[in-house]
Amino acid sequence: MESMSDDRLSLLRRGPRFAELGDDELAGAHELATERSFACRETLFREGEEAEEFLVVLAGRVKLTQLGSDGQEVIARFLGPGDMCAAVAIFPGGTYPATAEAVEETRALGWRREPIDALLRRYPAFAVRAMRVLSERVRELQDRVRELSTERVAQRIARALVRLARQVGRPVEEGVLLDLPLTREDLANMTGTTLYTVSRVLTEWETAGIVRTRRRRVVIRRPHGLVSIAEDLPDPAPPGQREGSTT
Amino acid sequence: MESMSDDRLSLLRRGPRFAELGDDELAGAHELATERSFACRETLFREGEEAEEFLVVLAGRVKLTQLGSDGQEVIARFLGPGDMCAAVAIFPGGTYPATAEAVEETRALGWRREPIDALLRRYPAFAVRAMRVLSERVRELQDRVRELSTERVAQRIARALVRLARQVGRPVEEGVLLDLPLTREDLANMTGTTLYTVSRVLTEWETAGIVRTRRRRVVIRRPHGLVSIAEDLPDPAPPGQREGSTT
DNA sequence: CCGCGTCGTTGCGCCAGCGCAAACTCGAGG
DNA sequence: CCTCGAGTTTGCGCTGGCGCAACGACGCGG
Repeated sequence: MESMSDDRLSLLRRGPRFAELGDDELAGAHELATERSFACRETLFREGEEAEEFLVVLAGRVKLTQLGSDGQEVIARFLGPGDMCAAVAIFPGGTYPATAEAVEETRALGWRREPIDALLRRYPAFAVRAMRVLSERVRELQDRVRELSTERVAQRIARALVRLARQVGRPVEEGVLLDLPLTREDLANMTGTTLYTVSRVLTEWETAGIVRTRRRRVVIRRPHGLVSIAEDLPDPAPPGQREGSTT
Repeated sequence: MESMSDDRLSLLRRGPRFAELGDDELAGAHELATERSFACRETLFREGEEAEEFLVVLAGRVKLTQLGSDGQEVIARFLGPGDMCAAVAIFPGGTYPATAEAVEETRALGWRREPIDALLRRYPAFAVRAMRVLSERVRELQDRVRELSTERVAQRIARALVRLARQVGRPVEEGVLLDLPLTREDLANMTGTTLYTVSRVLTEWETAGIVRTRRRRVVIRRPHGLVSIAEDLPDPAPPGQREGSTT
Protein backbone atom coordinates (compact mmCIF):
# COMPACT_ATOMS: atom_id res chain seq x y z
CA MET A 1 0.00 0.00 0.00
CA GLU A 2 1.39 3.35 -1.01
CA SER A 3 0.96 6.45 1.09
CA MET A 4 -2.26 7.66 -0.51
CA SER A 5 -3.98 4.49 0.58
CA ASP A 6 -4.60 5.66 4.11
CA ASP A 7 -6.55 8.50 2.71
CA ARG A 8 -8.75 6.28 0.69
CA LEU A 9 -9.05 3.61 3.33
CA SER A 10 -10.34 6.06 5.88
CA LEU A 11 -12.72 7.45 3.31
CA LEU A 12 -14.00 4.01 2.59
CA ARG A 13 -14.38 3.39 6.29
CA ARG A 14 -16.09 6.67 6.98
CA GLY A 15 -18.91 5.96 4.56
CA PRO A 16 -21.55 3.65 6.00
CA ARG A 17 -20.97 1.18 3.23
CA PHE A 18 -17.97 -0.66 4.53
CA ALA A 19 -18.28 -0.23 8.24
CA GLU A 20 -18.72 -3.93 8.82
CA LEU A 21 -15.50 -4.94 7.18
CA GLY A 22 -12.34 -5.65 9.18
CA ASP A 23 -8.98 -4.11 8.38
CA ASP A 24 -7.67 -6.90 6.22
CA GLU A 25 -10.92 -7.22 4.34
CA LEU A 26 -10.92 -3.51 3.68
CA ALA A 27 -7.31 -3.53 2.57
CA GLY A 28 -8.00 -6.53 0.34
CA ALA A 29 -10.95 -4.77 -1.18
CA HIS A 30 -8.97 -1.66 -1.74
CA GLU A 31 -6.05 -3.34 -3.42
CA LEU A 32 -8.30 -4.80 -6.08
CA ALA A 33 -9.70 -1.45 -7.06
CA THR A 34 -8.45 1.09 -9.55
CA GLU A 35 -8.86 4.79 -8.99
CA ARG A 36 -10.42 7.04 -11.58
CA SER A 37 -10.76 10.80 -11.94
CA PHE A 38 -13.43 12.74 -13.79
CA ALA A 39 -13.73 16.38 -14.71
CA CYS A 40 -16.89 18.34 -14.10
CA ARG A 41 -19.55 17.32 -16.65
CA GLU A 42 -17.61 14.24 -17.68
CA THR A 43 -19.69 11.07 -17.83
CA LEU A 44 -18.57 8.03 -15.84
CA PHE A 45 -20.80 5.67 -17.78
CA ARG A 46 -23.94 5.70 -19.89
CA GLU A 47 -27.32 4.03 -19.49
CA GLY A 48 -27.49 0.82 -21.50
CA GLU A 49 -23.76 0.21 -21.83
CA GLU A 50 -22.43 -3.07 -20.54
CA ALA A 51 -21.57 -2.61 -16.89
CA GLU A 52 -17.84 -2.91 -16.39
CA GLU A 53 -17.17 -1.55 -12.95
CA PHE A 54 -18.77 -1.30 -9.58
CA LEU A 55 -17.94 2.19 -8.29
CA VAL A 56 -17.51 3.94 -4.97
CA VAL A 57 -17.22 7.72 -4.99
CA LEU A 58 -14.25 9.09 -3.04
CA ALA A 59 -14.71 12.79 -3.67
CA GLY A 60 -16.98 15.05 -5.70
CA ARG A 61 -20.58 14.69 -6.77
CA VAL A 62 -22.21 12.54 -9.41
CA LYS A 63 -25.65 12.86 -10.98
CA LEU A 64 -27.40 9.60 -11.90
CA THR A 65 -30.00 10.00 -14.61
CA GLN A 66 -32.31 7.91 -16.76
CA LEU A 67 -33.62 8.88 -20.13
CA GLY A 68 -37.40 9.10 -20.50
CA SER A 69 -38.89 7.62 -23.69
CA ASP A 70 -39.35 11.07 -25.18
CA GLY A 71 -35.84 12.16 -24.35
CA GLN A 72 -36.19 14.10 -21.14
CA GLU A 73 -33.95 13.14 -18.28
CA VAL A 74 -35.09 11.82 -14.92
CA ILE A 75 -32.70 12.15 -12.01
CA ALA A 76 -32.43 8.94 -10.01
CA ARG A 77 -30.19 10.43 -7.32
CA PHE A 78 -26.98 12.23 -6.55
CA LEU A 79 -23.88 10.49 -5.24
CA GLY A 80 -21.33 11.92 -2.83
CA PRO A 81 -18.23 10.54 -1.10
CA GLY A 82 -18.88 7.04 0.27
CA ASP A 83 -21.79 6.28 -2.05
CA MET A 84 -21.69 3.24 -4.30
CA CYS A 85 -23.31 2.65 -7.64
CA ALA A 86 -23.53 0.18 -10.49
CA ALA A 87 -24.04 -2.83 -8.23
CA VAL A 88 -25.28 -4.47 -11.40
CA ALA A 89 -21.66 -4.80 -12.54
CA ILE A 90 -21.46 -7.76 -10.19
CA PHE A 91 -23.53 -9.86 -12.55
CA PRO A 92 -22.30 -10.99 -15.95
CA GLY A 93 -24.05 -9.32 -18.84
CA GLY A 94 -25.56 -6.55 -16.75
CA THR A 95 -25.98 -3.10 -18.28
CA TYR A 96 -25.87 0.23 -16.49
CA PRO A 97 -29.44 1.21 -15.59
CA ALA A 98 -28.58 4.92 -15.62
CA THR A 99 -26.11 7.48 -16.87
CA ALA A 100 -23.60 8.86 -14.37
CA GLU A 101 -22.24 12.35 -14.85
CA ALA A 102 -19.82 14.22 -12.60
CA VAL A 103 -21.26 17.59 -11.60
CA GLU A 104 -17.99 18.48 -9.88
CA GLU A 105 -14.41 17.31 -10.07
CA THR A 106 -14.75 13.69 -8.95
CA ARG A 107 -12.61 10.75 -7.88
CA ALA A 108 -13.88 7.20 -7.58
CA LEU A 109 -12.72 3.63 -6.97
CA GLY A 110 -13.77 0.98 -9.45
CA TRP A 111 -13.87 -2.79 -9.17
CA ARG A 112 -14.28 -5.05 -12.18
CA ARG A 113 -16.57 -8.02 -11.97
CA GLU A 114 -14.16 -10.80 -11.07
CA PRO A 115 -12.54 -9.13 -8.08
CA ILE A 116 -15.81 -7.89 -6.65
CA ASP A 117 -17.35 -11.31 -7.12
CA ALA A 118 -14.42 -12.91 -5.33
CA LEU A 119 -14.75 -10.42 -2.49
CA LEU A 120 -18.44 -11.11 -2.12
CA ARG A 121 -17.91 -14.84 -1.92
CA ARG A 122 -14.90 -14.57 0.36
CA TYR A 123 -16.41 -12.09 2.81
CA PRO A 124 -20.11 -12.77 3.29
CA ALA A 125 -20.31 -9.69 5.51
CA PHE A 126 -19.52 -7.66 2.45
CA ALA A 127 -22.47 -9.14 0.59
CA VAL A 128 -24.78 -8.70 3.55
CA ARG A 129 -23.70 -5.08 3.79
CA ALA A 130 -24.41 -4.61 0.10
CA MET A 131 -27.83 -6.19 0.58
CA ARG A 132 -28.58 -3.69 3.27
CA VAL A 133 -27.64 -0.79 1.02
CA LEU A 134 -29.80 -2.20 -1.74
CA SER A 135 -32.70 -2.71 0.67
CA GLU A 136 -32.47 0.90 1.68
CA ARG A 137 -32.46 1.97 -1.94
CA VAL A 138 -35.58 -0.13 -2.55
CA ARG A 139 -37.25 1.59 0.34
CA GLU A 140 -36.27 5.04 -0.90
CA LEU A 141 -37.55 4.28 -4.37
CA GLN A 142 -40.82 2.96 -3.02
CA ASP A 143 -41.18 6.18 -1.09
CA ARG A 144 -40.62 8.13 -4.26
CA VAL A 145 -43.23 6.09 -6.08
CA ARG A 146 -45.65 6.75 -3.26
CA GLU A 147 -44.93 10.47 -3.40
CA LEU A 148 -45.30 10.67 -7.17
CA SER A 149 -48.56 8.74 -6.93
CA THR A 150 -50.23 10.63 -4.14
CA GLU A 151 -48.66 14.03 -3.51
CA ARG A 152 -48.82 17.43 -5.16
CA VAL A 153 -45.89 19.08 -6.79
CA ALA A 154 -45.07 21.47 -3.95
CA GLN A 155 -44.92 18.60 -1.48
CA ARG A 156 -42.61 16.62 -3.70
CA ILE A 157 -40.24 19.53 -4.23
CA ALA A 158 -40.17 20.14 -0.48
CA ARG A 159 -39.29 16.48 0.10
CA ALA A 160 -36.57 16.58 -2.52
CA LEU A 161 -34.99 19.57 -0.81
CA VAL A 162 -35.24 17.99 2.63
CA ARG A 163 -33.63 14.84 1.28
CA LEU A 164 -30.84 16.81 -0.35
CA ALA A 165 -30.31 18.74 2.87
CA ARG A 166 -29.77 15.48 4.73
CA GLN A 167 -27.46 14.16 2.07
CA VAL A 168 -25.36 17.17 1.08
CA GLY A 169 -26.50 19.91 3.45
CA ARG A 170 -23.81 22.16 4.89
CA PRO A 171 -24.63 24.58 7.71
CA VAL A 172 -23.91 28.19 6.78
CA GLU A 173 -24.71 31.58 8.24
CA GLU A 174 -28.17 31.81 6.72
CA GLY A 175 -29.28 28.23 7.19
CA VAL A 176 -28.41 25.00 5.37
CA LEU A 177 -26.69 25.18 2.00
CA LEU A 178 -27.29 22.37 -0.47
CA ASP A 179 -23.70 21.80 -1.41
CA LEU A 180 -23.99 20.97 -5.09
CA PRO A 181 -24.85 22.85 -8.27
CA LEU A 182 -28.61 22.48 -8.64
CA THR A 183 -30.73 24.08 -11.36
CA ARG A 184 -34.51 24.47 -11.45
CA GLU A 185 -34.47 21.86 -14.17
CA ASP A 186 -32.55 19.39 -11.97
CA LEU A 187 -35.15 19.81 -9.27
CA ALA A 188 -37.91 19.34 -11.83
CA ASN A 189 -36.26 16.15 -13.08
CA MET A 190 -36.09 14.85 -9.52
CA THR A 191 -39.74 15.46 -8.77
CA GLY A 192 -41.56 14.74 -12.00
CA THR A 193 -42.54 18.28 -12.84
CA THR A 194 -41.29 21.12 -15.07
CA LEU A 195 -38.68 23.78 -14.55
CA TYR A 196 -41.43 26.42 -14.78
CA THR A 197 -43.39 25.03 -11.91
CA VAL A 198 -40.26 24.62 -9.79
CA SER A 199 -39.36 28.23 -10.46
CA ARG A 200 -42.79 29.44 -9.40
CA VAL A 201 -42.78 27.35 -6.23
CA LEU A 202 -39.29 28.45 -5.22
CA THR A 203 -40.15 32.08 -5.83
CA GLU A 204 -43.10 31.69 -3.50
CA TRP A 205 -40.97 30.04 -0.83
CA GLU A 206 -38.35 32.73 -1.18
CA THR A 207 -41.02 35.34 -0.54
CA ALA A 208 -42.11 33.38 2.53
CA GLY A 209 -38.53 33.32 3.77
CA ILE A 210 -38.28 29.53 3.66
CA VAL A 211 -35.42 29.35 1.17
CA ARG A 212 -32.88 31.67 -0.35
CA THR A 213 -31.69 30.88 -3.87
CA ARG A 214 -28.85 32.06 -5.98
CA ARG A 215 -27.96 30.76 -9.40
CA ARG A 216 -27.52 26.98 -9.09
CA ARG A 217 -27.48 27.27 -5.31
CA VAL A 218 -30.20 26.75 -2.73
CA VAL A 219 -30.01 27.67 0.96
CA ILE A 220 -32.74 26.40 3.24
CA ARG A 221 -33.49 29.03 5.86
CA ARG A 222 -36.38 27.37 7.65
CA PRO A 223 -36.07 23.60 7.34
CA HIS A 224 -39.12 23.12 9.50
CA GLY A 225 -41.17 25.16 7.06
CA LEU A 226 -40.18 22.78 4.28
CA VAL A 227 -40.99 19.74 6.38
CA SER A 228 -44.41 21.20 7.11
CA ILE A 229 -45.07 21.60 3.42
CA ALA A 230 -43.77 18.10 2.70
CA GLU A 231 -46.08 16.62 5.33
CA ASP A 232 -48.95 18.90 4.33
CA LEU A 233 -49.19 20.39 7.82
CA PRO A 234 -50.39 23.91 8.60
CA ASP A 235 -47.63 26.46 8.11
CA PRO A 236 -45.66 27.00 11.32
CA ALA A 237 -44.99 30.58 12.32
CA PRO A 238 -41.71 31.86 10.94
CA PRO A 239 -39.40 32.92 13.78
CA GLY A 240 -39.64 36.67 14.30
CA GLN A 241 -43.29 36.82 13.25
CA ARG A 242 -45.10 38.21 16.25
CA GLU A 243 -48.25 39.72 14.76
CA GLY A 244 -50.50 37.95 17.19
CA SER A 245 -52.45 35.77 14.76
CA THR A 246 -50.36 32.80 15.80
CA THR A 247 -51.78 31.42 19.01
CA MET B 1 -37.48 -34.27 5.20
CA GLU B 2 -41.07 -35.39 5.30
CA SER B 3 -42.99 -36.23 2.15
CA MET B 4 -44.39 -32.78 1.54
CA SER B 5 -40.90 -31.43 1.27
CA ASP B 6 -40.38 -32.51 -2.30
CA ASP B 7 -43.30 -30.40 -3.25
CA ARG B 8 -41.91 -27.34 -1.63
CA LEU B 9 -38.35 -28.00 -2.69
CA SER B 10 -39.29 -28.17 -6.33
CA LEU B 11 -41.35 -25.05 -5.94
CA LEU B 12 -38.41 -23.27 -4.41
CA ARG B 13 -36.23 -24.51 -7.22
CA ARG B 14 -38.64 -23.55 -9.96
CA GLY B 15 -38.71 -19.91 -8.92
CA PRO B 16 -35.74 -17.97 -10.21
CA ARG B 17 -34.76 -17.06 -6.69
CA PHE B 18 -32.93 -20.17 -5.61
CA ALA B 19 -31.69 -21.57 -8.86
CA GLU B 20 -28.06 -21.09 -7.92
CA LEU B 21 -28.24 -23.18 -4.79
CA GLY B 22 -27.10 -26.78 -4.69
CA ASP B 23 -29.23 -29.57 -3.28
CA ASP B 24 -27.82 -29.56 0.21
CA GLU B 25 -27.98 -25.78 0.43
CA LEU B 26 -31.58 -25.85 -0.67
CA ALA B 27 -32.46 -28.57 1.77
CA GLY B 28 -30.65 -26.71 4.53
CA ALA B 29 -32.52 -23.56 3.72
CA HIS B 30 -35.80 -25.38 3.63
CA GLU B 31 -35.39 -27.09 6.96
CA LEU B 32 -34.94 -23.78 8.74
CA ALA B 33 -38.20 -22.41 7.42
CA THR B 34 -41.70 -22.67 8.81
CA GLU B 35 -44.71 -22.89 6.57
CA ARG B 36 -47.66 -20.54 6.97
CA SER B 37 -51.13 -20.44 5.46
CA PHE B 38 -53.32 -17.41 4.91
CA ALA B 39 -56.95 -17.08 3.93
CA CYS B 40 -58.06 -14.66 1.24
CA ARG B 41 -57.91 -11.08 2.54
CA GLU B 42 -55.84 -12.10 5.54
CA THR B 43 -52.82 -9.88 6.14
CA LEU B 44 -49.37 -11.49 6.38
CA PHE B 45 -47.82 -8.42 7.98
CA ARG B 46 -48.38 -4.70 8.29
CA GLU B 47 -46.29 -1.72 7.26
CA GLY B 48 -44.26 -0.37 10.15
CA GLU B 49 -44.33 -3.52 12.29
CA GLU B 50 -40.99 -4.96 13.28
CA ALA B 51 -39.94 -7.39 10.56
CA GLU B 52 -39.93 -10.92 11.92
CA GLU B 53 -39.73 -13.15 8.90
CA PHE B 54 -38.31 -13.23 5.43
CA LEU B 55 -40.97 -14.83 3.24
CA VAL B 56 -41.16 -16.83 0.04
CA VAL B 57 -44.58 -17.42 -1.47
CA LEU B 58 -45.34 -21.05 -2.33
CA ALA B 59 -48.88 -20.70 -3.64
CA GLY B 60 -51.48 -18.00 -4.02
CA ARG B 61 -51.18 -14.25 -4.55
CA VAL B 62 -50.19 -11.45 -2.23
CA LYS B 63 -50.74 -7.72 -2.62
CA LEU B 64 -48.01 -5.47 -1.21
CA THR B 65 -49.22 -1.98 -0.37
CA GLN B 66 -47.99 1.19 1.24
CA LEU B 67 -50.15 3.77 2.92
CA GLY B 68 -50.05 7.30 1.47
CA SER B 69 -49.89 10.14 3.98
CA ASP B 70 -53.57 10.90 3.48
CA GLY B 71 -54.63 7.31 3.86
CA GLN B 72 -54.94 6.05 0.32
CA GLU B 73 -53.11 2.87 -0.54
CA VAL B 74 -50.36 2.54 -3.12
CA ILE B 75 -49.70 -0.91 -4.55
CA ALA B 76 -46.00 -1.73 -4.59
CA ARG B 77 -46.45 -5.05 -6.41
CA PHE B 78 -48.13 -8.42 -6.42
CA LEU B 79 -46.37 -11.62 -5.37
CA GLY B 80 -46.91 -15.08 -6.78
CA PRO B 81 -45.31 -18.49 -6.20
CA GLY B 82 -41.53 -18.19 -6.02
CA ASP B 83 -41.49 -14.51 -5.12
CA MET B 84 -39.76 -13.33 -1.98
CA CYS B 85 -40.45 -10.36 0.21
CA ALA B 86 -39.45 -8.70 3.46
CA ALA B 87 -35.72 -8.97 2.78
CA VAL B 88 -35.47 -6.33 5.47
CA ALA B 89 -36.11 -9.03 8.07
CA ILE B 90 -32.48 -9.98 7.61
CA PHE B 91 -31.37 -6.91 9.49
CA PRO B 92 -31.98 -6.41 13.20
CA GLY B 93 -34.48 -3.72 13.99
CA GLY B 94 -35.88 -3.54 10.48
CA THR B 95 -39.56 -2.78 9.99
CA TYR B 96 -41.79 -3.97 7.16
CA PRO B 97 -41.84 -1.27 4.49
CA ALA B 98 -45.26 -2.35 3.25
CA THR B 99 -48.40 -4.24 4.19
CA ALA B 100 -48.87 -7.71 2.69
CA GLU B 101 -52.38 -9.02 2.13
CA ALA B 102 -53.35 -12.34 0.59
CA VAL B 103 -55.76 -11.80 -2.30
CA GLU B 104 -56.23 -15.54 -2.65
CA GLU B 105 -55.71 -18.57 -0.45
CA THR B 106 -51.94 -18.43 0.11
CA ARG B 107 -49.10 -20.56 1.48
CA ALA B 108 -45.63 -19.23 2.25
CA LEU B 109 -42.33 -20.21 3.83
CA GLY B 110 -40.90 -17.95 6.50
CA TRP B 111 -37.40 -17.63 7.88
CA ARG B 112 -36.63 -15.75 11.07
CA ARG B 113 -33.61 -13.51 11.23
CA GLU B 114 -31.03 -15.83 12.80
CA PRO B 115 -31.43 -18.74 10.40
CA ILE B 116 -31.50 -16.55 7.32
CA ASP B 117 -28.47 -14.66 8.51
CA ALA B 118 -26.63 -17.93 9.09
CA LEU B 119 -27.61 -19.11 5.62
CA LEU B 120 -26.37 -15.91 4.02
CA ARG B 121 -23.02 -16.13 5.74
CA ARG B 122 -22.65 -19.84 5.13
CA TYR B 123 -23.64 -19.80 1.45
CA PRO B 124 -22.39 -16.66 -0.23
CA ALA B 125 -24.14 -17.74 -3.42
CA PHE B 126 -27.38 -17.28 -1.54
CA ALA B 127 -26.49 -13.68 -0.71
CA VAL B 128 -25.33 -12.96 -4.24
CA ARG B 129 -28.57 -14.35 -5.56
CA ALA B 130 -30.50 -12.15 -3.16
CA MET B 131 -28.47 -9.17 -4.31
CA ARG B 132 -29.45 -9.90 -7.85
CA VAL B 133 -33.11 -10.01 -6.98
CA LEU B 134 -32.78 -6.75 -5.10
CA SER B 135 -30.94 -5.16 -8.02
CA GLU B 136 -33.76 -6.13 -10.30
CA ARG B 137 -36.27 -4.66 -7.92
CA VAL B 138 -34.29 -1.41 -7.87
CA ARG B 139 -34.38 -1.33 -11.62
CA GLU B 140 -38.11 -1.97 -11.73
CA LEU B 141 -38.77 0.76 -9.21
CA GLN B 142 -36.61 3.21 -11.12
CA ASP B 143 -38.62 2.39 -14.21
CA ARG B 144 -41.80 3.11 -12.31
CA VAL B 145 -40.43 6.41 -11.11
CA ARG B 146 -39.53 7.30 -14.68
CA GLU B 147 -43.00 6.38 -15.87
CA LEU B 148 -44.76 8.35 -13.15
CA SER B 149 -42.52 11.32 -13.88
CA THR B 150 -42.83 11.44 -17.63
CA GLU B 151 -45.79 9.47 -18.95
CA ARG B 152 -49.51 10.03 -19.19
CA VAL B 153 -52.08 8.00 -17.37
CA ALA B 154 -53.09 5.80 -20.30
CA GLN B 155 -49.49 4.83 -20.94
CA ARG B 156 -48.94 3.92 -17.32
CA ILE B 157 -52.08 1.79 -17.16
CA ALA B 158 -51.02 0.02 -20.35
CA ARG B 159 -47.62 -0.70 -18.84
CA ALA B 160 -49.15 -1.99 -15.64
CA LEU B 161 -51.31 -4.42 -17.61
CA VAL B 162 -48.39 -5.58 -19.75
CA ARG B 163 -46.33 -6.15 -16.62
CA LEU B 164 -49.15 -8.11 -14.99
CA ALA B 165 -49.57 -10.15 -18.14
CA ARG B 166 -45.93 -11.18 -17.96
CA GLN B 167 -46.16 -11.98 -14.29
CA VAL B 168 -49.54 -13.67 -13.91
CA GLY B 169 -50.84 -13.93 -17.46
CA ARG B 170 -52.59 -17.16 -18.43
CA PRO B 171 -53.47 -17.88 -22.07
CA VAL B 172 -57.18 -18.41 -22.59
CA GLU B 173 -59.51 -18.63 -25.56
CA GLU B 174 -59.95 -14.89 -25.94
CA GLY B 175 -56.38 -13.78 -25.23
CA VAL B 176 -54.38 -13.50 -22.02
CA LEU B 177 -56.18 -13.57 -18.70
CA LEU B 178 -54.63 -11.70 -15.77
CA ASP B 179 -54.95 -14.46 -13.24
CA LEU B 180 -55.74 -12.51 -10.09
CA PRO B 181 -58.67 -10.49 -8.76
CA LEU B 182 -58.03 -6.94 -9.94
CA THR B 183 -60.35 -3.99 -9.41
CA ARG B 184 -60.26 -0.60 -11.12
CA GLU B 185 -59.11 0.78 -7.82
CA ASP B 186 -56.19 -1.68 -7.67
CA LEU B 187 -55.09 -0.59 -11.09
CA ALA B 188 -55.42 3.06 -10.05
CA ASN B 189 -53.30 2.39 -6.97
CA MET B 190 -50.64 0.79 -9.15
CA THR B 191 -50.44 3.68 -11.59
CA GLY B 192 -50.95 6.78 -9.50
CA THR B 193 -54.37 7.72 -10.80
CA THR B 194 -58.01 7.33 -9.75
CA LEU B 195 -60.48 4.52 -10.19
CA TYR B 196 -62.62 6.86 -12.32
CA THR B 197 -59.90 7.48 -14.83
CA VAL B 198 -59.01 3.78 -14.98
CA SER B 199 -62.65 2.95 -15.63
CA ARG B 200 -62.86 5.45 -18.48
CA VAL B 201 -59.63 4.24 -20.06
CA LEU B 202 -60.61 0.58 -19.84
CA THR B 203 -64.04 1.30 -21.31
CA GLU B 204 -62.33 2.96 -24.25
CA TRP B 205 -59.99 0.02 -24.75
CA GLU B 206 -62.86 -2.41 -24.49
CA THR B 207 -64.60 -0.54 -27.30
CA ALA B 208 -61.41 -0.73 -29.33
CA GLY B 209 -61.24 -4.49 -28.74
CA ILE B 210 -57.95 -4.32 -26.89
CA VAL B 211 -59.20 -5.76 -23.62
CA ARG B 212 -62.25 -7.56 -22.32
CA THR B 213 -63.18 -6.98 -18.68
CA ARG B 214 -65.46 -8.68 -16.29
CA ARG B 215 -65.88 -7.83 -12.64
CA ARG B 216 -62.41 -8.06 -11.04
CA ARG B 217 -61.06 -9.79 -14.15
CA VAL B 218 -59.17 -8.48 -17.15
CA VAL B 219 -58.46 -10.35 -20.38
CA ILE B 220 -56.00 -8.81 -22.81
CA ARG B 221 -57.15 -9.53 -26.33
CA ARG B 222 -54.53 -7.60 -28.27
CA PRO B 223 -51.32 -7.41 -26.25
CA HIS B 224 -49.60 -5.60 -29.06
CA GLY B 225 -52.18 -2.86 -28.91
CA LEU B 226 -51.36 -2.32 -25.26
CA VAL B 227 -47.65 -2.26 -25.94
CA SER B 228 -48.21 0.35 -28.64
CA ILE B 229 -50.07 2.54 -26.17
CA ALA B 230 -47.39 1.99 -23.53
CA GLU B 231 -44.67 3.02 -25.96
CA ASP B 232 -46.77 5.83 -27.40
CA LEU B 233 -46.61 4.38 -30.90
CA PRO B 234 -49.30 4.82 -33.57
CA ASP B 235 -52.14 2.35 -33.10
CA PRO B 236 -51.51 -0.86 -35.03
CA ALA B 237 -54.38 -2.20 -37.09
CA PRO B 238 -56.49 -4.69 -35.12
CA PRO B 239 -56.49 -8.09 -36.82
CA GLY B 240 -59.60 -8.48 -38.94
CA GLN B 241 -59.83 -4.80 -39.71
CA ARG B 242 -59.65 -4.59 -43.46
CA GLU B 243 -61.46 -1.32 -44.22
CA GLY B 244 -58.66 0.01 -46.37
CA SER B 245 -57.73 3.02 -44.27
CA THR B 246 -54.66 1.18 -43.03
CA THR B 247 -51.74 1.82 -45.39
C1' DC C 1 -14.57 45.53 -17.07
C1' DC C 2 -17.45 43.71 -20.57
C1' DG C 3 -20.01 40.34 -23.25
C1' DC C 4 -22.37 36.33 -23.70
C1' DG C 5 -24.18 32.01 -22.57
C1' DT C 6 -26.64 29.82 -19.19
C1' DC C 7 -29.96 30.02 -15.92
C1' DG C 8 -34.10 31.99 -13.99
C1' DT C 9 -38.80 34.44 -14.09
C1' DT C 10 -43.46 35.36 -15.37
C1' DG C 11 -47.76 36.21 -18.13
C1' DC C 12 -51.13 33.65 -20.42
C1' DG C 13 -54.05 30.16 -22.37
C1' DC C 14 -55.20 25.57 -22.16
C1' DC C 15 -56.43 20.71 -21.13
C1' DA C 16 -55.70 16.13 -18.84
C1' DG C 17 -57.23 14.26 -15.23
C1' DC C 18 -59.65 14.73 -10.71
C1' DG C 19 -63.51 13.74 -7.88
C1' DC C 20 -68.35 14.22 -6.49
C1' DA C 21 -72.81 12.26 -7.21
C1' DA C 22 -75.83 9.10 -8.73
C1' DA C 23 -77.22 5.31 -11.12
C1' DC C 24 -76.36 0.73 -12.61
C1' DT C 25 -74.92 -4.36 -12.57
C1' DC C 26 -72.65 -8.37 -11.58
C1' DG C 27 -72.28 -12.47 -9.09
C1' DA C 28 -71.47 -14.87 -4.56
C1' DG C 29 -74.00 -16.69 -0.85
C1' DG C 30 -78.11 -17.88 1.12
C1' DC D 1 -84.06 -17.75 -7.50
C1' DC D 2 -83.39 -13.55 -4.89
C1' DT D 3 -80.83 -10.34 -2.31
C1' DC D 4 -77.42 -7.36 -1.27
C1' DG D 5 -73.18 -5.23 -1.35
C1' DA D 6 -69.10 -4.61 -3.75
C1' DG D 7 -67.61 -3.08 -7.95
C1' DT D 8 -68.32 -0.20 -12.13
C1' DT D 9 -69.87 3.46 -15.18
C1' DT D 10 -70.72 8.14 -16.61
C1' DG D 11 -72.06 13.10 -16.56
C1' DC D 12 -70.32 17.37 -15.17
C1' DG D 13 -67.66 21.16 -13.46
C1' DC D 14 -63.36 22.39 -11.94
C1' DT D 15 -58.35 23.27 -11.32
C1' DG D 16 -53.43 22.14 -10.87
C1' DG D 17 -49.97 22.15 -13.49
C1' DC D 18 -48.10 22.32 -18.28
C1' DG D 19 -45.56 24.71 -21.72
C1' DC D 20 -44.81 28.40 -25.04
C1' DA D 21 -42.80 32.83 -25.47
C1' DA D 22 -40.42 36.53 -24.12
C1' DC D 23 -37.84 38.85 -21.09
C1' DG D 24 -34.42 39.49 -17.27
C1' DA D 25 -30.18 38.79 -14.75
C1' DC D 26 -26.22 36.47 -12.92
C1' DG D 27 -21.51 35.49 -13.17
C1' DC D 28 -17.66 33.22 -15.77
C1' DG D 29 -13.99 33.81 -18.90
C1' DG D 30 -11.53 36.72 -21.57
